[in-house]
Amino acid sequence: MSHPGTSYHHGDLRAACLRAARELLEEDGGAGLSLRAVARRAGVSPTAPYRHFADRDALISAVAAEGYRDLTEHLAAAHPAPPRTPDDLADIAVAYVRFALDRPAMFKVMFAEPCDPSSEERAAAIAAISAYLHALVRGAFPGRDPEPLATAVWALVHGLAFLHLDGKFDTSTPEQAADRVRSAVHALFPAGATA
Amino acid sequence: MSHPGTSYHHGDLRAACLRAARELLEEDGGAGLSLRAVARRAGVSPTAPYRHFADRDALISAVAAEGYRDLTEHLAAAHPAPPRTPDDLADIAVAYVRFALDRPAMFKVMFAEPCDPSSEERAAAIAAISAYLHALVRGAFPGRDPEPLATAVWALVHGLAFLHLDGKFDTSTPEQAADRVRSAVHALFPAGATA
DNA sequence: TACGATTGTGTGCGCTGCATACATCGGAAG
DNA sequence: CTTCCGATGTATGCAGCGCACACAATCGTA
Repeated sequence: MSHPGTSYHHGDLRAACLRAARELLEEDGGAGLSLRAVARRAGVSPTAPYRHFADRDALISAVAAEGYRDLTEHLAAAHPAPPRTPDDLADIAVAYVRFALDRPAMFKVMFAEPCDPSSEERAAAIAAISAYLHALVRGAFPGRDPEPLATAVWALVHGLAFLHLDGKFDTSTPEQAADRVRSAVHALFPAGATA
Repeated sequence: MSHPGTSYHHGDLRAACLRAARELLEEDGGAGLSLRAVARRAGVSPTAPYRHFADRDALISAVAAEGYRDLTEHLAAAHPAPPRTPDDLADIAVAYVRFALDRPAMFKVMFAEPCDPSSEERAAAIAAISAYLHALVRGAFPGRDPEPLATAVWALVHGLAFLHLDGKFDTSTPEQAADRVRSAVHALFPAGATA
């Protein structure tokens, strides 16, 4: 009763918590994503989220899983056609680093926060990224063993993202970061390396 | 003045705090390195460390700086002579990943914890790593521009370390991780790539 | 010997994650 | 249509955290 939005039960508190968490990450960009802040944001008591998330790690893992899916989409959008040349690969690498620099709080939640290792949602989202990368290297390097190459490519772009995020490199302008990423990729993948 | 070890003033509380912090990192391996726990460990009141560290970030940064120096030594020890072949490079990469897996708490403090960006000690220790890597690629790839190569090599090993640490790869045995690292390095640096 | 800077202590505030007990509601069984 | 129970949100409380502040002890120096 009373007003529709004021009922005792929220309706979909789980989704509301995830949305609140995303908003908090975008806003203060801070690493301090607290369960209580999420509850406040969702307009609910401090312990209500525990009905939907076992503990803080579970919430973080669910948020991170959304981030992994976002990242996969972002990479796919950066280069729709299957990449074939080092330039194509560099585009993907730049997109990976851009994601980290544009959404640093989310990226840290995804890769630098304690998380629930038993979260199926999280594992599935990571597997999707891995599959995307394997397909990528399979297309770009048809004749070669995709396993070590996929590992190397992921590590390369991931390391570039983290080192930029940590302030190890100058990131005052996006172009500077993009150029450095392209140079690094081209240093490892000369023009003749692909199919 | 009572017993020598029981005086009011500690003598070298700053060093004692750093030592306590290292011990805590080695023991519970936890990411939860708290200023209060450090103070307890050092046998001192909870707020005493504030006389030597402006805030928690400053303490973390000082601990991280020690970690950077440790890492540099560890890499240098892994391959004393200047590396020349992809195998040599792979040795360094394996050492980098081993450091992360052997001392995960320290590694996370170094690269996944908010820190004081104005810490000179921290900046100097990072510059030392960077210099080591530059010297490394200069020796291994004499004819080529060292800048993008150094960036790429650091990103590669750093990404490998982080992805292993995050459980993205199987690390049940050290050999497995080492083999994967070697494979990845060799995939990017075929035998003829060096001088 | 007196004194001021340095260094450690004690207390307190608001925040956090989380365990526990309680209140409210919605839907299925009778 | 009523009843009741499981699902969902609330209230309260605890220990730990970073940190600000006022106070005490000590050391070096004049």
